[in-house]
Amino acid sequence: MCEATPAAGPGAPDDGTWSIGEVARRAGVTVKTVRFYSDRGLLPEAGRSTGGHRRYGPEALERLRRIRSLRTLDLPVPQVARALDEEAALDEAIEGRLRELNGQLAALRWREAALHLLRDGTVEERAERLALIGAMGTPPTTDAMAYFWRCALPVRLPRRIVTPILEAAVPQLPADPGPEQVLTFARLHAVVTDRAVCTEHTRSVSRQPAGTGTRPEPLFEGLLQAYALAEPDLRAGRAPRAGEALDCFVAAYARARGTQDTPEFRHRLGELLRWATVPAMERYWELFGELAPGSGELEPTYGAAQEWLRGALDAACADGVTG
Amino acid sequence: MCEATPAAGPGAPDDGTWSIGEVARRAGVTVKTVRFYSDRGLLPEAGRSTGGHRRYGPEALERLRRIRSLRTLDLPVPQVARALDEEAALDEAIEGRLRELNGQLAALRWREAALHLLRDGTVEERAERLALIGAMGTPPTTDAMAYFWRCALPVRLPRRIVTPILEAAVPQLPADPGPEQVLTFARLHAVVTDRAVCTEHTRSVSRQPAGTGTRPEPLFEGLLQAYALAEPDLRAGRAPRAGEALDCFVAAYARARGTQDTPEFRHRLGELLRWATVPAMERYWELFGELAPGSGELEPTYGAAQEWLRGALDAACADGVTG
DNA sequence: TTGCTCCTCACGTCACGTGAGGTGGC
DNA sequence: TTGCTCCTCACGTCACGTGAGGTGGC
Repeated sequence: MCEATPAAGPGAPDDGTWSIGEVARRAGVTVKTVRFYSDRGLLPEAGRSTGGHRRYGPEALERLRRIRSLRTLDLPVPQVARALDEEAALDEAIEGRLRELNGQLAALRWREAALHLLRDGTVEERAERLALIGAMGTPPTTDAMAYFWRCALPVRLPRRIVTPILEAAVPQLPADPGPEQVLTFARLHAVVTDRAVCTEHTRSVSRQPAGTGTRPEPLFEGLLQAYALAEPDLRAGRAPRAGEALDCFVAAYARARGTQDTPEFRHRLGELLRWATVPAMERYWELFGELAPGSGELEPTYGAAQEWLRGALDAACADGVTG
Repeated sequence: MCEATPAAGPGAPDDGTWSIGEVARRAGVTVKTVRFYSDRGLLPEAGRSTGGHRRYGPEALERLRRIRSLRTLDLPVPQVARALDEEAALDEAIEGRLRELNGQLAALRWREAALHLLRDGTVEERAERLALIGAMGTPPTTDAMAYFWRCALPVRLPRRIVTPILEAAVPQLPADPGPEQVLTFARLHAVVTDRAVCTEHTRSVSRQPAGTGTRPEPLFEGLLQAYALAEPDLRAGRAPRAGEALDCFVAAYARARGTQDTPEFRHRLGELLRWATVPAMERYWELFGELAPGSGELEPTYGAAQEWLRGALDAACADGVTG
């Protein structure tokens, strides 16, 4: 192989070394690049000629090729330097780069979808969408939604209860969103970062009929149970109606208030819940549903469950049924 | 909206303007960033205070938000500057960014697959794969393959013939390759950039039985026809056999040589083709097949067609069939 | 007076590329 | 001698961030 050992030819005065231009040519890089690696210590010179010209041996060519290979993978130069000599450093660098790439890919996909959204809108839509997207960022996170719910929930609620609530109430971040999903997510983000909505929502969730001074734990525990019990009815698309779910729902509020489930209490509770309704939250759950991976309506949300149970309570009160 | 108009509050001496810190806070950016946009002329100051402090009006906040929105899409600052005032510039910028993104996404996907390939190999495999990937680049192009074929084909062949050959002989670049596809493509790249292979291949294709001095056009035209005629047999998996395709194949060579299709000629042609075989090209077509989007073997390649026809010629000669 | 904000340079980031101005070797 | 390669600074890229050293306004 004329490639592997420097012999005759340009820049090779037969001492087994190459000039910088020669190695550069063989590796397919510029002289400047070789100089750069040499100065950084990645590529040792075999020596200098009398005129101060760098000379490189055949190992240097191999090493230069390895450097370039690692650089095609976009490892930063200092990491390349370490990976050249330590196998373990290469392992680490590869793992690290893979993790980085995941984030970068997600970011580019979000940006692409966002750009499509802008391109395919009218001039007015475009302005509005640009504002929504800008406020959200690309790629976004679900932090704003998590914050929104954490704020709304009472402070002293234990993890055991907070975690499932956040899991169910904070949407999944679409990994490869379409333009419509970007728009939906951006709108959700806007709802959740609206000061007024946040205040109202917090009032509605935390200060709800439970009243002040009560321990919030039993209430939310009971609500989660009631939502779970209502799920089959929701999935089946059945109209709100009395039953175990409603009983559990009312019992949770009653227990939190330190009282009993009576027709009188149900009536008052119905009133309170009507007052506690936050219009923006209807929008929240609607958008949340649109983001869901399936056909959207299949997975019942907490929002839907709460609405269904409120409806069931109203229906039960109207019928005079005490349960 | 306390957001929209500067009134009382920190940094607002009631003249309808905000301090740099105030706009920065409201837009969620650092003071340095605001200063940067101001210095670049993207964000006009409403004026300066006696002490030289910048003051900004409410339009500036809106503009700053627009700048940030456009920057989340990763438009470079000069493009943002233009897009702020001209709707057409925004259009252009969006289109341009989308085109760029496509390339970036492809690059990242190739890199990701390449990294997986490296991670999941043994230490020796890793070294070899790194060299292959590095030589190819991520993302690669099909340029090397196209060059390989262009070199091999006679110079004066018209486009009408070169184009279909390149289309069929140069593989498609996988847009979202898996690790195995990266490896296959890298190997193909290595075959095609090997000097020795390239020389042999060129000799085999161009200097083939046609001899020197003949016009290459009829030969290649005839070969393309023969390949097309052989396609049904190849698809059906039938063994090489005499027929219209073989006749066309032989006729192409005969015409190029200015002679006739005789048993004698067929015999000599068989010999010549045996000699003209390039082992590395078997590898080429094998790898090519692995890259194909379908199940790999469905779309017959030129390589397979040439082999099939050579087989048919041999079989015909052995049988003493003249066609 | 203290603390906070604001000012203007000027330099760093990352992996080289691009000159400038000069020299070595055929 | 010409033409090519090589040398060493030094600066540019991109969108800011980070000090340094000093000042304005409550």
